[in-house]
Amino acid sequence: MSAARAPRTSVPALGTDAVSTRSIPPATVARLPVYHRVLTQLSDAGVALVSSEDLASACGVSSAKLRKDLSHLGSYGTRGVGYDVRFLAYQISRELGLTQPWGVVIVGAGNLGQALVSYRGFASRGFAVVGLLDSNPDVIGRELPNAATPITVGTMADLEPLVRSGQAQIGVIATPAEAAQDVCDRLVAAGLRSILNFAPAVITVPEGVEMRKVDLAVELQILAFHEQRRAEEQEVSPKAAAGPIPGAQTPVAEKLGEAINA
Amino acid sequence: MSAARAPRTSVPALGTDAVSTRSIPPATVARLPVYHRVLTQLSDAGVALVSSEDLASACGVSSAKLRKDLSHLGSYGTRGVGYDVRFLAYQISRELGLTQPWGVVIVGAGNLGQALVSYRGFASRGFAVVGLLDSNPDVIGRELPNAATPITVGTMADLEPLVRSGQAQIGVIATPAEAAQDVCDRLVAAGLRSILNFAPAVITVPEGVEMRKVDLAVELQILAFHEQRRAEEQEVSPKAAAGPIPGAQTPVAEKLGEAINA
DNA sequence: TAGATTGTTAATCGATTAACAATC
DNA sequence: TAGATTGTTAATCGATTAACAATC
Repeated sequence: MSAARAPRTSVPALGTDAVSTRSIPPATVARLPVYHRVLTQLSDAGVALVSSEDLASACGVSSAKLRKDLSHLGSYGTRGVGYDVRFLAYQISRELGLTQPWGVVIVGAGNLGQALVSYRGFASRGFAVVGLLDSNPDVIGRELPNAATPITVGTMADLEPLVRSGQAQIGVIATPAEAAQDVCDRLVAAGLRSILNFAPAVITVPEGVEMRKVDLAVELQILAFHEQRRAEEQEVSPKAAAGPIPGAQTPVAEKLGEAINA
Repeated sequence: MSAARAPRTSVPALGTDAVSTRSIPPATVARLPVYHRVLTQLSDAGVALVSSEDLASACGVSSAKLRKDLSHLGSYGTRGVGYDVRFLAYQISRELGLTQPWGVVIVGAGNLGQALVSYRGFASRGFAVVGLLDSNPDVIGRELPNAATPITVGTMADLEPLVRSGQAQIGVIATPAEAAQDVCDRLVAAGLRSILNFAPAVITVPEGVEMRKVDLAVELQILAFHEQRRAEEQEVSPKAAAGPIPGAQTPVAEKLGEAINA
């Protein structure tokens, strides 16, 4: 194993070896969390060493892509041997900034906001929900039982203290689309620079603010597109009876919500 | 306007013009739902005509990208004039398969599954939750009040009938990671070919199945990465006092306070 | 030494961007 | 006709892939 050293091409590489200066491609950054999760699972399962081939297949990517991705972090494997599972997991967690805890403020205590608070994946990866805010008097002050840590719905006035005190670094927008831009502006004004937006709205942020977006409606519409394509291909050439629904079309079975309205 | 024609390089391009044969780049498909949503809003606001420049800025993309994207659908604009808002919205909805309703089965009636059922963005875009299934006896049979359409939690045995009867075309996995692969296998076995996975797990699907993934933990970790980078840069050169809290800060103005729930 | 596997290189592919000819 | 704006082209950029030299 051995820690990283880096002969690279000439250039002695001044100073910081541990902190890293290189910029990592966005596509690679987006995959690191998956590598990290799988490595953690392997470690928990008692696996000490893994090859790029095995790790890649467990992560659902090609080994070439995995090695290329890891090469951006440094040289943490051993040729002819593979990767030390725990060592590599640590290096990735260090790169991702998971070695320190991060505080998350969620704005919007509706169904989604409440579900997020009780999401166990937060705490297990070093994220803590330090605030759940809303502007609706009906929910402000309500206690949420399901949460990992009991939490009370606060008001937007609680936002700034949370940021100023250093408790919150990441903001999550879980409001209806209409309120999203306004909420985002407040998050930024309060000092947050990393935002995750669940609202189905186009939101603009100032330079320097990193915004990620999760849009359920968009995901479903992409699936609808593929589903329609499948149907079309079926029409054109029903040759390869990829029989999705051999018999298909039966009266109904109204047990659960029939609907399909709009 | 006029429908698409395509001189391309030689090849006369046989048959189907209206249904479309061309394959649309994935990156474009992923943006079409946003274009569609914004066009719908413009239409509702009474806007009848829009230029690629204006539409693009409302969608948060460059006009070049927008025009390139739209060019994959056909030639639906008018040079020197712009795009007819409703006509373009219709063409996109047709391309995405939004002109017909789609049935969604959600597996996992935990916090997330319940939040999804009550998500209003479903119905408003032609998606109907036709089933909410779980294997936990404690929740099976429970009625969910928040839903657009009242719905009762069913069992996994309800899956196949929903698919066979043609009520469900899209499956959503909202279970813990441990159950995800098994649930996915069942969705596929039941005949579904379009799946949205919220479970933080690497899942493999057979050829021909389209799977989209939404991973909250991954999104947060990507943000953590950027947050850490910011902190590092701050250390190295605190020159440009990127003062996290410039001017901003107004009391509040809870005008659109109300809702923010769901 | 022989076998295994990494880290890197070079080729390919797809997406983005800028510019402009076509055309309303 | 003059001005505006699309649809397309060509250049650039970034990501993926395959192959292999380095090396354990």
